[in-house]
Amino acid sequence: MSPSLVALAADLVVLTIRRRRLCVLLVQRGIEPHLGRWALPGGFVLADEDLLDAAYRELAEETGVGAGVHLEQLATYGAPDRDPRGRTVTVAYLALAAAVGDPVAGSDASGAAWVSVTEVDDDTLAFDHADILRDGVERARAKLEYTPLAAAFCPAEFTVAQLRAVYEAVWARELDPRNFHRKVTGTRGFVEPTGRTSNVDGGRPAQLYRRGALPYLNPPLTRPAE
Amino acid sequence: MSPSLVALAADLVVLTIRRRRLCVLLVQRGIEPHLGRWALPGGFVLADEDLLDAAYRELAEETGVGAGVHLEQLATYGAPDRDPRGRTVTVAYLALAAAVGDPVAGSDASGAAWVSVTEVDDDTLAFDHADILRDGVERARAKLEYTPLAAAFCPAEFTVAQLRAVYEAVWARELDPRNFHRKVTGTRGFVEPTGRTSNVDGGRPAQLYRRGALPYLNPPLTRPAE
DNA sequence: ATTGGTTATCGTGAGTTTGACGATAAACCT
DNA sequence: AGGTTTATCGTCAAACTCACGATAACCAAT
Repeated sequence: MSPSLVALAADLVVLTIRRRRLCVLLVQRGIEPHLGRWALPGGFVLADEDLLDAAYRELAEETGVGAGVHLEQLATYGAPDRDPRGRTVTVAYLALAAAVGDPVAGSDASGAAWVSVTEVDDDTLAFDHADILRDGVERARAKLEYTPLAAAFCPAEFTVAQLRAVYEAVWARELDPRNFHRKVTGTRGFVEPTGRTSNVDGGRPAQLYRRGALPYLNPPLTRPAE
Repeated sequence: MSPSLVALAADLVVLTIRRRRLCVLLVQRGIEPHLGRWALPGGFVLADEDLLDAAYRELAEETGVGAGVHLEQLATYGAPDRDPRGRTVTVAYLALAAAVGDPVAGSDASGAAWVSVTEVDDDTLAFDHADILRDGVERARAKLEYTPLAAAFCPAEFTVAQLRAVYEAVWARELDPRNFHRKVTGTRGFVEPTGRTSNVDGGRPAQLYRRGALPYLNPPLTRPAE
């Protein structure tokens, strides 16, 4: 059985919180196919490059962001006809980033923008990127339940309210501030107090925390029903 | 940026329960590289073949099993030097199967065997298959917590005790039969009673159930601590 | 038929966690 | 000083877990 060769790409679902909404980074394609349409950022994996390295490289090229971003493999998409140029398989990565400034246009993209995931028009996305985006958002939603990963959307130090805002944006649900506070501060290793306080939001100053070392929330923080 | 081409393979982590142990299907390689060493079953994706189809095809070739097996994408492994023949990327799939007879040797394999996952010697596996196996087992362990997927290890109809045996094998922990029974039968949609009974195990006959339609266990069935 | 072994299933009570929500604390603005 | 806003602490009932007692329904050997 002789192996058939395929072109290998790495695409990114880069999520962040902007104006209390979960947003994804989209780029406008500057080359064919799908020229001019919106797509997930990404590109081909280099000949001797590891997959994760390729994802980091694309992330840096597209956002200028590097350290502090959570990056994990999402899934691989390889339908034979997903790219009209020929067989192309893409390994999708999920990136969770703290809020940053406006994105920069990369070499293959004529524009880039943060778009609220609820406002993305599936039909306008190139290739099968609507599927990939859906899977990425669902992964993020699920991971907030059983990992302390929400902190990846926050700066190094953050308040409980900021963390709650992340959950509310990602889940698109309101959470009770008191119960949320109890759960977060009561789960050892979820967050660590820094001793400092912050009062950006006008009310009583809040304790600042940094991310703790706990890898999994046990018991999890369950997403409330609709 | 011209895409570099890679050979694309689909490898399988096929898990089942045998003699109350979680076992993985391994094949002895019949061709170079790593001739004679144990490896996960798998092979190259055909030119016009979808990834999931390739995984199903390999599964059928290697086990003769088809319907009723749960198959899901696990992760993709593409370190540049993972295959001495050249750049090869493999999309790993996780299969959960009910107990079956002895495996059949496929075309590329001179032998095949079910091996208890606790007894696999990582160093003897070809390529990076020890990593893939570890990820597959961990995925299975995690999924039993928050999905009703344990039923995939059972025949179409099964008793609560059989289902518990699955959990005990996969988690390598003993569970309290009474609490387990209450949890399983008390979670609507986890299992559906068939009305029939079975008494293979010598004691009081047990109700037979089939898998329910519930996609996620909520609240989950948490894996007890060590 | 009775006894004992085995497995299935039902219950019970203490401790833990959740969900809804009242109350107080500490900043700000007028 | 009084009102607004946000943070944090408490309370209580309901839900769930955990450990374990008790009963039910089969088999096999007396």
